[in-house]
Amino acid sequence: MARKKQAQPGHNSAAADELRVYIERIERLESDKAEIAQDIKDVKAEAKSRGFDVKAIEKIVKERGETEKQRRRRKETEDLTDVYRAALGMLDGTPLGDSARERLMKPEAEPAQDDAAPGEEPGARQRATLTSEDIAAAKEAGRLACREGKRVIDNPYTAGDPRRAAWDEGWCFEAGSDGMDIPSAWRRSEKKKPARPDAPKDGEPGDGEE
Amino acid sequence: MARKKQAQPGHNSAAADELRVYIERIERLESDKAEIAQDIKDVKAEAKSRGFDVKAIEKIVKERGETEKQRRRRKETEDLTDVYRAALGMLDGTPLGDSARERLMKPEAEPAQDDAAPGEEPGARQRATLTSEDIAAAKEAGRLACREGKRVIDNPYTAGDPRRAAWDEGWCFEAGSDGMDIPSAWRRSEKKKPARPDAPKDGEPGDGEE
Amino acid sequence: MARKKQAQPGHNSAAADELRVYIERIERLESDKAEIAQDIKDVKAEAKSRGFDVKAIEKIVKERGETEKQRRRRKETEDLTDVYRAALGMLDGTPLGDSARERLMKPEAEPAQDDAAPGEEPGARQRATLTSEDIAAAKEAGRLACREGKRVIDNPYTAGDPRRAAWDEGWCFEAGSDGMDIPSAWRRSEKKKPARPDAPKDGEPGDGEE
Amino acid sequence: MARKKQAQPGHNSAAADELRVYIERIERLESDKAEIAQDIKDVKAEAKSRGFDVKAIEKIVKERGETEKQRRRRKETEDLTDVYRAALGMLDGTPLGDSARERLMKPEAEPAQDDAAPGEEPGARQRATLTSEDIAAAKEAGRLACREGKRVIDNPYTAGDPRRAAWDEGWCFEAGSDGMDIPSAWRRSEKKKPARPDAPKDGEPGDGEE
DNA sequence: AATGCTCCAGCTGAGC
DNA sequence: GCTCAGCTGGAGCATT
Repeated sequence: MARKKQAQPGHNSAAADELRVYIERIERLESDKAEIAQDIKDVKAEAKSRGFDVKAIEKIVKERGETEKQRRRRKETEDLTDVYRAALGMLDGTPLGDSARERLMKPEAEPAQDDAAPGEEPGARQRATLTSEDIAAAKEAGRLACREGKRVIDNPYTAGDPRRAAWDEGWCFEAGSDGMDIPSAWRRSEKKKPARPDAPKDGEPGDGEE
Repeated sequence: MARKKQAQPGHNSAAADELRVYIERIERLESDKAEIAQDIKDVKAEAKSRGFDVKAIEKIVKERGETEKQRRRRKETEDLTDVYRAALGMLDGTPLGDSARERLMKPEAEPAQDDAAPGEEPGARQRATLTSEDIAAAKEAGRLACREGKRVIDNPYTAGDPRRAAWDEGWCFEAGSDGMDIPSAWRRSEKKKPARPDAPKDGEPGDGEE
Repeated sequence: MARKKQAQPGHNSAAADELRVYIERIERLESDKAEIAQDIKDVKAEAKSRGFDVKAIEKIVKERGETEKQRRRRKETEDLTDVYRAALGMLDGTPLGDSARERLMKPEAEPAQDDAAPGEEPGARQRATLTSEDIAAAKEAGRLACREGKRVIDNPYTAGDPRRAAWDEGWCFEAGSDGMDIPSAWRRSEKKKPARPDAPKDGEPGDGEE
Repeated sequence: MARKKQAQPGHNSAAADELRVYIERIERLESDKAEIAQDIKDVKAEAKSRGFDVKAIEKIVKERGETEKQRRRRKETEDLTDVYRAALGMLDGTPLGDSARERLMKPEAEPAQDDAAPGEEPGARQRATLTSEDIAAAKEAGRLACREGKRVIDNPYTAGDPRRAAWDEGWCFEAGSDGMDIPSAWRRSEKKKPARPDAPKDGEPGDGEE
């Protein structure tokens, strides 16, 4: 850190000194940053040694640091992923997330519903005796329910029941049907785009965090 | 592409030519790769213009390309994230995912349960009239249920009901209690825990593709 | 690959099928891309096993793929890095690159030069007997030469001579002198900025919020 | 920082609180880190506004932070890049760096040299009158010099002379010759590999799986 | 349209 | 030997 300035009498290398100062400031800051990064690593290691999942913690931290806008967008993408997954038949054992249900519920939530069970009461007690036929029946029931105007949250099976995912799958499959255009619940947002799929540029201008 | 080889008679720069060949092979391959990357971009743009969410599609593609091991780990992290979120009171409107429920159910699923409602029937019809007191009551009910040995899937509220998240939150909060150590359901895996001898290490030993 | 389309008679899930098609196209392309990436890795491994330095090859490939503009900018940054290095006294044994010399020569290349050696002929033969005093003398000579209007390419020492770097260092140090503004050869480009260094905020770089 | 602990009398959610503490510690540290990153950005912006090249400054900072080992490796890669560039005829106007010269000098520095000029004295005065024939002659002279055992630092042309690069190019081209194995100066290091780089599979690099 | 920023995957060096 | 954290390079995105 010894200043070399004035080392040569009768001469001042102003530009070189200025450069040196900038570089040293940056180095100092970088050093601080590296120190903090090390601290973060240490905390994570400690949490891990206590039995926590560091990856999950990182996810939580990231979520909590999100702005409201970012959060909404993330949720939307997650929901749509669920919907797409259902439509592709990838919901093996992992039913629709609840927020995807809510999302699917919004657009055209006008129909009526009365009963819920597709033939038997939705009790989850006979878990062990479910056959693949039961699963298929649940899927078909879901499609039927969708066609009848039922909402996705009317899934009669409780969380943990394998038929729950199947019903969801049938419902979503049916929802993306009919040869018409992409259903609005499959799109990213109900942004005033009635029928123009060309996407002029993007309706999401002010993204900036903070 | 004109070969300079033999340009200087009576002299062969073997090493230089070899180097050149390597470089040209790499350049050719890089060029192909860039072309394909462009194609991928085009397909994504087309999908976007059709109304699909590209981010969600990317997520699906990534999931489908996962090996079984990777998939299990991802699921586990997602579940634990849900659990942590619940424990921190971040479940505002987004109840536990179903697979997190399943996970929480496993370890000590021996207790009995009979009724489910904490005081009123769990019908979801009075959605609009729910007060913050109802929410708080649901949370307290969840904590009580946990203390009584109920399982998390015994949440009496259906998907879409705001009290569902509150009940989950109370349950998870209670589950991480008691001054004892980190609950096993909060940890990353039942590695070498006496009770579960299965899961040899992973069913997908040959992980590398090809 | 079995199409599920029409699996359910009287029903066509158009949106789901369209989604599936997009996803499969992307997967196919991603697969091709991964294959090519593997080929590239293989070629590099082969080159390495033949004795070539893969990092250097990658650099060459990258350079060859540059557009003219990118290339010019890269050169400029490299030259300026050399100049800054010299000004900071980091040129231990690695004299200025030739293109940095050319760059430094351009702006005000009007002065005259006659002799070259600062006191002894620049022969490089007595390499082993050079003392640190010789080095310091060379550095001082460089500064003197700069002050006299000599150009940096008038460095009298040949490549490989340790005094060459010292002379450069003295010259560059002197060039960034005199309390005046940053020398033009230190700036990124003579882009129409005749004399306005602006930056009215502070002339003392060390005063930041530290 | 307000602890929620004991908010529910008769109950302490130890695990949840511990998790919360870890997360808050991480968040605090991340916040500090972000602040410093912002400071760094500010300093760079200030330097830029003063006329310095930020890219070059970053390079300098990075170099100064390198360990000796990293520095040596970087230098080696840079030198080899120069050598490869020369061998491929990419040295248009940018002669070999001095450290590449030094490197090339080391391995077999036994030959003798007497004169230096390939036919005319190496004075750089007639810069403007140099023709492409002069350049070609310089390149040929370089190759000849290499064949005669001259070292690369014996390049008779001074920095700034276009023939300097041509001479280098000829020398390096010749150095990588003779149908024998890769020259040692082209390899990454004289690591105990006398002459067998293995790779018995092929001496012809272009035959790979293409 | 060009540039800078940010995020992410892919690769490399340690470590059990 | 395999895994895993760190890192560098590249791609996408937002901005001017």
